[in-house]
Amino acid sequence: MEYKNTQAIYLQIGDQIYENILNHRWREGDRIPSIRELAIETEVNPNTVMKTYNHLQGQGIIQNQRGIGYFISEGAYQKSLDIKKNDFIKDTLPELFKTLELLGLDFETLRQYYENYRSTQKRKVKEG
Amino acid sequence: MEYKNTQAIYLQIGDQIYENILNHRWREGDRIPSIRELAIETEVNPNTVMKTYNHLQGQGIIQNQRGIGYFISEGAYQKSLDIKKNDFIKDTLPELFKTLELLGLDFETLRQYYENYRSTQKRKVKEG
Amino acid sequence: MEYKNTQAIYLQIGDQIYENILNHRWREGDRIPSIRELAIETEVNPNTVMKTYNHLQGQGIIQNQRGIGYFISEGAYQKSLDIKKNDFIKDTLPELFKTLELLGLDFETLRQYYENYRSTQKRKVKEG
Amino acid sequence: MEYKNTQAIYLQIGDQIYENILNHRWREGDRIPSIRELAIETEVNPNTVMKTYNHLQGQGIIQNQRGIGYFISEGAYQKSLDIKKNDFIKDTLPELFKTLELLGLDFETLRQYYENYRSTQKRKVKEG
DNA sequence: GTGGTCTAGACCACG
DNA sequence: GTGGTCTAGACCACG
Repeated sequence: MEYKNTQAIYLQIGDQIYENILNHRWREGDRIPSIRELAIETEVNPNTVMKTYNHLQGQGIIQNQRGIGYFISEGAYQKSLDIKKNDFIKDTLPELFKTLELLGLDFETLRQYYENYRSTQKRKVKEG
Repeated sequence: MEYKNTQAIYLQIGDQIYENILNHRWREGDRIPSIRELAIETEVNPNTVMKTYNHLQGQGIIQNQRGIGYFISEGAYQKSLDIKKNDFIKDTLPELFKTLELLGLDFETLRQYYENYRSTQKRKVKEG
Repeated sequence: MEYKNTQAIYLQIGDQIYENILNHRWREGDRIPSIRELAIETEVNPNTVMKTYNHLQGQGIIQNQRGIGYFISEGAYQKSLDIKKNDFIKDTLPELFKTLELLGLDFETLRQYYENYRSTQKRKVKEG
Repeated sequence: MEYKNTQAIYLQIGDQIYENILNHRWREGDRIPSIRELAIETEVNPNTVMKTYNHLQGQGIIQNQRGIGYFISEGAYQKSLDIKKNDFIKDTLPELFKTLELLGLDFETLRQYYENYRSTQKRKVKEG
C-alpha cells in the first residue's frame, strides 16, 4: 500500500473504510479490524489508525464498544453515500470539468477512457 | 483567495501557474509576477512563493533572469500539458471511475452534470 | 565549522554529504542525521539543512521515509561520482590549467605540491 | 559571457582583470576601459563594474585619475601574482588534491588531462 | 521523536 | 526595484 503525499494518511485510510462500506464489503453491525490489526495491515502507526477511527466515529460511521472493538454503525451506508456524493458533486466534478477543458479533452475522449477502464476491471475480475 | 488544507499552499499556487500557462493567459517568454508581487496578490509569505518558483524552475516551466525576474520557459506549454495530462490519466481518471461506481452513478449522469456545468459557464461568460 | 562566503551554506553542507558518500563513510541505505541533528552539528538553522536535503533529494542522492528520516538512496555512490567527476573535468580542470599558466607554474611544480600534500596527510594519519 | 551562480559577478569580472594583467595584455600604466564601456562589454550593470573597480583599487591594482579614467597601477603585475599565487597554494591546491582522491583519480590521469588541454590550446592558437 | 509548511523579517548581490 | 539566503520559531502530521 502506498500513500500520497498530498493528503493526510489518516484520511486516506478513512477513505478505504468508506469504500469498504459503499461496496458492501463491510456491512452495518460488522466488527471491523482492531486498531492494531489495521495498523499492521496498512503498515501505519497505530496512532494514525486511532486518528482515523476517531474521525469516523465523530461522523457516526463507526462506533466503539469498549473492550470489544469497533463496529459499523446503523445507517452508515446511507450516511457514507450522502457524504461522498455531496463531496463528489460539489468538489470533484467542477474541478474535473475545469481540468478537462484546460487539457483540451472532450467528453467523448472521457467516455473512451471509461470504456477502457471498465473492460480492464472485468478482465481483472475474471482473472482474479 | 482561499486555500484548501488538503494540499500545501505552495503547490496550490503552482497549480494556478500551470492553469495560466494552459489557458494561454501566460505565454512562453512572458515575465511573470515577481516573488513579492505574487506574495501580496496571493496573501502569502514571499518565501512560500519562492518555494513555488523553485519547484516550477526545477520542472523547467519557468526560469530566472538574475536581478530581473522570472519568465515562462520555452516549451513550458507543452511540458505543462504533458505533466498535467499524465497526472490526469494516471491518477485522476481511475479514481474518478472508481468513485462513480462506488456512488452508483452511471456515465449518463456524469454527462448531465457536464452539460449543466458548461451552460453555467456560458452564462457566466455572457454575464461577466 | 566555518563557512565560506563564496558559496551558499546549504550547498556547502551538501558538498560535505557528497564527500561522506564518496569516501564511503555513508553507505547506501544508511540513515543520515535528522534535519534537527545536522542543524545542531553544523550550527545552522534547520530550514537551511532542509534546503540541503531537498536539493539532494531532487538529485536522487537521498530520500525520505515519512516520519522516520532521510536515507542514502540506492545508486547514490555512482550518481555522486558521476556528478562530481563531470563537474571536475568540465569546470575545475580547465580553470586549474589556465591558472597554472597564468601564474607561470609548470606541471612538475604541481607534482611537488602533491607529494608534499600526500606526505602531510600520511603524517596526520599516523599521528591522528 | 556567462557567469557562475557560485561567485559574485563583480568578483568574476575582477578575475578577468587579474587575468589580463597576468598575461600582460594590460600593462602597468595602461588606461583600462571606463566603467560604462566594460559594463556594456561584459553585459553587466555599471554598478557592478563600479564595485569591481572599487575592489581592485582597494587592493592597489588599479587607480582612478579623476575625470580621465582608470589605470593599471605601478607594481600591479607583481601584486597580482602574489595575491593569486597565495590563493592558489593556500586554497585551490589542497581542495584540488582532496577532490582527486575523493574521485579516485591519480596524478597520472591529471597529467593526461593536462596534455590534452595544452594540445587543444595550441590548436586554438594556430587556428585563431 | 521525525519531517513539512509557513510566517516574519533581516541582509545581501545585482539592475 | 529584483531574487537568494538565512534565521527564529510556530504549528501540523506522523511514528
